[in-house]
Amino acid sequence: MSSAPRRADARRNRARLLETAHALFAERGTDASLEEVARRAGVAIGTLYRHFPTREDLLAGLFERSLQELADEADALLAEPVGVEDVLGWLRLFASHSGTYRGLPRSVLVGLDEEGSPLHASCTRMQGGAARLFAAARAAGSIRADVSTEDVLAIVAGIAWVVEQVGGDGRADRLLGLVRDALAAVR
Amino acid sequence: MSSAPRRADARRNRARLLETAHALFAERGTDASLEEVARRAGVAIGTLYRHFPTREDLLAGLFERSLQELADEADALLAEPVGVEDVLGWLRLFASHSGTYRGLPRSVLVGLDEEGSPLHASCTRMQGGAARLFAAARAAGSIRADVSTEDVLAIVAGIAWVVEQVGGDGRADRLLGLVRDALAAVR
DNA sequence: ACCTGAACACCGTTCAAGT
DNA sequence: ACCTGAACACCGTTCAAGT
Repeated sequence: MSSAPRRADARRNRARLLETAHALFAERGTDASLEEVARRAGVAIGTLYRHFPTREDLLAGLFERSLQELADEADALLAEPVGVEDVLGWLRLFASHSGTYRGLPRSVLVGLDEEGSPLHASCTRMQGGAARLFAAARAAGSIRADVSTEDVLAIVAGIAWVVEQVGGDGRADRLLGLVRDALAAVR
Repeated sequence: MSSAPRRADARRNRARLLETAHALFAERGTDASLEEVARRAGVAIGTLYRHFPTREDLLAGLFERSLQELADEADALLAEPVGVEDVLGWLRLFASHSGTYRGLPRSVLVGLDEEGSPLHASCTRMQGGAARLFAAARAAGSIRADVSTEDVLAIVAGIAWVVEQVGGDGRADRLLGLVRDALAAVR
């Protein structure tokens, strides 16, 4: 899915843009100035737009690998019988990845939900991993059968957003703990 | 807390700015252009800044009443023995108010957490109501004793944000249902 | 005491001209 | 095939000048 330009200078520029964007987004969040990204990468603004027509495309380029890792990790957990704590561990990972940059939880949530998003393909692959993990956990009787993967990912993206906004020691763990208790609850 | 200017023209301008901002925020979210607010209100941009030094001050002016209503509603529920569904009903109300404008959940969350926020005083009053309601529910054995009001408000603000981002029929109710199950769960 | 609006600094996005 | 950078439209914020 990630477009690899043919010309060597184009490949170099693309790589430099990704590196620079990563550094700047990590520093100031995903709404950092694209002009500054281009400036720091040493290319003209038009070059940035040629490689990444929208900010979301740039984000997709940056976050693709991370989403693949999440899918792989979910599949790795399938080996053993899947307990609630395995699910919680994976959700913690998901929240943590989603919090890589300030502003990213929003893009992940939208990427999961909207076909038009440049992140959609990668998010869908990641959701596939989650769905397999959840199915195994349900089969093992570890979590409720009446809660969708989609809703769980949505609420955990919400938690990632909360933590991004107000942080606070241990808050992520406490809020994720509520999700675990809801998943484990018998109704 | 809401400053009432002495001069009649100033009072009129303040009121017009609030009306106009409400309409525009409802239409485009809380990051709508302040220049357009001033333009539509028929005042110069400097007048807007005199009345509301920051966007957050404007939001505080708009949302004060709503937060007071939430506090009152929580106290009204204290009359009867407080069950889980009462708590859930109030949380639904909180989520709904927080979703008045796109972008508002963020300001509410930050207003709850940060003393510096112009929304902090109103949010704190509202949190007071929530705290009394929760205490009554705990005393009645309706909800767990080991979950803080603060954390519940935070996760529900997260849900309001999720719904603001991706909506979806019944999603708000399903996610709030997870919070209810977590609150009702025995550990 | 309050209002006006020009001025400054910055940004997103497009596109004609170049190599 | 790709890069450059000027051009356009828009915005947030401040502040000297007015009434």
